[in-house]
Amino acid sequence: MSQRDKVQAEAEKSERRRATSYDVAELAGVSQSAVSRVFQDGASASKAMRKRVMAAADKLGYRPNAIARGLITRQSNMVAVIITQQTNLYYPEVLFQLTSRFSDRGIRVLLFTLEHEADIDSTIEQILQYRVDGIVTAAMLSHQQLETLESANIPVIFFNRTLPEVLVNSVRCDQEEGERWLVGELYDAGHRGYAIVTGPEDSPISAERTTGALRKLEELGISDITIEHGDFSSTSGRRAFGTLMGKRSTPPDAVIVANDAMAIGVVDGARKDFGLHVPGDVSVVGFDGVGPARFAAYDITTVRQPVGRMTEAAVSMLLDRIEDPNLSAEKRVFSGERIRGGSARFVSDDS
Amino acid sequence: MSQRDKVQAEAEKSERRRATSYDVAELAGVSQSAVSRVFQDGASASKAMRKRVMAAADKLGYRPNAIARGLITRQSNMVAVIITQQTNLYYPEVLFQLTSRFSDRGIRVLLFTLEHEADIDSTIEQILQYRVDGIVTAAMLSHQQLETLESANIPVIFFNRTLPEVLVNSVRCDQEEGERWLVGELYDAGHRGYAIVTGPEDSPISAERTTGALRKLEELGISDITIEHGDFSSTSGRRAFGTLMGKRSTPPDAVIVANDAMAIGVVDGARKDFGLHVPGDVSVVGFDGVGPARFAAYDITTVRQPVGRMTEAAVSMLLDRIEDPNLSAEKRVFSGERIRGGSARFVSDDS
DNA sequence: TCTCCAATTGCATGCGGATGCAATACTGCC
DNA sequence: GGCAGTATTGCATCCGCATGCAATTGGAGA
Repeated sequence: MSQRDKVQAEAEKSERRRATSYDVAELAGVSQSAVSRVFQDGASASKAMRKRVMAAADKLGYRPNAIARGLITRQSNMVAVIITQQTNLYYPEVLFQLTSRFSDRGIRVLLFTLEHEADIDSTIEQILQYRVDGIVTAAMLSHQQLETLESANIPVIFFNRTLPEVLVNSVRCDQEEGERWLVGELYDAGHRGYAIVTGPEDSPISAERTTGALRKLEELGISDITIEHGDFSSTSGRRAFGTLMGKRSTPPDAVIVANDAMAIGVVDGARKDFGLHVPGDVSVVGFDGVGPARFAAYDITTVRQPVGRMTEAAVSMLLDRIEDPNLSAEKRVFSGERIRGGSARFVSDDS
Repeated sequence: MSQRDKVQAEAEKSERRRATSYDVAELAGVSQSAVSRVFQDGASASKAMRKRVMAAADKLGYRPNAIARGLITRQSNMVAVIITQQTNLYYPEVLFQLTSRFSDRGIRVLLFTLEHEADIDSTIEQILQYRVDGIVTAAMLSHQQLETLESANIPVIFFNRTLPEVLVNSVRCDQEEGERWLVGELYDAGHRGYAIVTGPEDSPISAERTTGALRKLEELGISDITIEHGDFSSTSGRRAFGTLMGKRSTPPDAVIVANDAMAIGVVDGARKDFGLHVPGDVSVVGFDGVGPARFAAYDITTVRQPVGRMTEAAVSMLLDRIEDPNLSAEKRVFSGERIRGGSARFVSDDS
C-alpha cells in the first residue's frame, strides 16, 4: 500500500460514516430490501443471498441501525427502569436482576435514577421522548402521570409500589404480612416494650411496614411504643436509636426497623453507643434480606424479599403487556422469606 | 357526551398513535418545520409561533420523538454503561453516580450488565446497533473490540480498567499505590506473617491490587505469605480465610484482602470460625471504601476510591470526546483516600 | 412612507431500514 | 416439457423529525 493510499484509507476511515444497508446492498449487488430481510428473523431469503449479503456486511462492518429500525417498527426494544437512590442496599440487586433478565430476552434497559421520588416529572418526560416499550418503576407515580403513560400506550409495572383504587400492574412483597410475622415472633418471645424506626416520610414502603407493625402491636394490646424516623441509611438507624433512647426511661425490649440497612445501624448504636447486648438486652428486626444483613456480626432477623421471583414476574408481566396491550391489570404479591437471625430473641420452634 | 361519542372517543384513544409534529402543525395551522424549530434550542421562531405551537402540542400531548430525532442528527444522546455483576458492593454506587451525572447533562444511560467479563462480545454488538454516543466500561475490552468501536467512532472511557500499550481513555484509582500504603502501615506496626486473599482470576483489578501488595512485601523482605483466592463476595472471603488457615501452622499477623466485601468475610471467619480477635490476633485490610466497610462491627482499614471524582471525570471526559472526537487519549489516575479503621493494628501517628 | 437587512417561515429532501405488492425464479409433478 | 404453486427478490413508500435554501415578513433608519 503506497503512502498516498494509506493516507487516503486513513481519511476514509475517520470520515466515513458507518455502513448502511444500502452500502451492503451495493457491494453485494442486491437490493436494500434484501439486506434488510437477511437481518430479520422471519423474512425469506435464499441461502445464496444470505451468504452474499453476510459477506458484504462483514467486509463493511455493517450493523443494522436499531434506531432506524425502531422508527419504522414503532418499537424500540428498550424499556425504562426507574430506581430511587441507593441509600437502600436493596435496589442494586433488583436493578441488576431486572437488567439481566431483560437482556436475556433481547430488551435493553434505559436507566433512570431519582434522588427523591418527587423528581419524577422530568423523568417521565424523558421516557416519553424515547419511545420505550414499557416501564418498570420502583418509584411512585401520580394518577396524572400514569394517565399520561396510559394514553401513550406504554405499559407500566410498579415494583413494590401500587396506586390505590386504580388498575395498575404491580409486583410486590407483602410488607404487612412480613411485619406482622416479625412482631408476632417478638411478642411470643416475651418482648413488651417496643420502638419503631421508620424510613423517609415520602416512602410508601416505609409507611406500609410501619402500619403493619403498628396494627399487629395494637391487636396484641401493646401500648409501649416509641417511634423514630430514619432515612433508610444505616447511619440514620444509629442516630435514630440514640434519639429514641433519649425519649425513654428504659431501653425498648425490641426495635422494629423499617429496613435492614437501618437495622444494622440500630445494632451498632445499641452496642457501641449504649453498651447494650443484641439480642440479650434488645432485639432488633429489619426488612429486605439484603446481603449485608447476613454478615455474621449482624445476622439480622428479617423478611427477605424474593427478589429473583419478583424481578422475573415484573419482566414477564411487562413483556406480556407489550405484546398484548389489552391484557387486564394484575397485581402479584409475594410473601417474604422469614429469616430468624441472631439479632432477636425468639422462642425456638423445634416443635 | 352521548353514549356513541364516548365509545368513539374510547376507540380513538386506544387506537390513535402518538401525535407527531405533523399533527401539531396541522392543528396549529403552521408547517411541520415550524413545529420542529419550536422544539429545538437554537432554532429561530417568533413568540407568536411558539405560543401557537405549544398550545397545539399541549392539546395533543405531543412529545418530540427522540428516536426519529436521533436518526437524523446522528446522535442518540444515549451512552452505554457496562458494569459487571454486583458481588462487588462497589459497583452499584458507581452506577448510580454515573447515571445521575449523565442525566444532569441531558444524556440517557443504556445499561449493560455482565455476569462475567468474558460475556462482553454480544454486549458490544448490541451497543453498536443502538448507536450510542459513547461508552463507559467497567469491564475489560479486547484490542479487537476496541478497534471495532474506534472505527465506529464511538469514544470509550475505561473505568478502573486499562489496556496496556494502547491509547485509551481511562479513569482509575491507583490500586498499587493504595496497596503499598496498606502494606507499609501493616509492616510498620510490626506485622510479619501475611496472607493475601485475591479476587476472581479474570479480574484485572484484583491482579493489580495483589501485585501491588506483593511487590511492596518483597521490597520489605517478607517471605511468609499465604495466598488464597476468592470471588469478591463476602462469603468467599470467609471461606478463603478458612482455607488459608488450613495451610498455615499459625494464623497470619495480617490478611490483605482484595476488596472490602471479602475483607468483611475474612473478619467474620476469623472471629466466628476461629475465635480470633480482630485486630488483636489478626489485622485485616480491604480496598474500595464501600459503605458496609464502615459498619461499626467491621470498621475495615481500607483505601476508599474517590467515586465522586472518578465518576465526574469519566462523564466529562466522555462528553468532551463526543463533542470533539479528535481529542487525544488521556488517563486520569486518582489516589484513594486512606482509611485507618479498627480492623488493623497500626502505629499511631500523632506526630 | 420607502429602502434594505435580518428574522421567520415553508418547501423539499434525507436519515436507515421495514414492508406490501408485483415480478421473477424455482420446485415438484403429471 | 408444461403447469400450478411457492419461495425469492426488487420497487416504492413510509416512519417522524431536522435542515439547507428560497420566499416572505417585520423593523429600523432615512
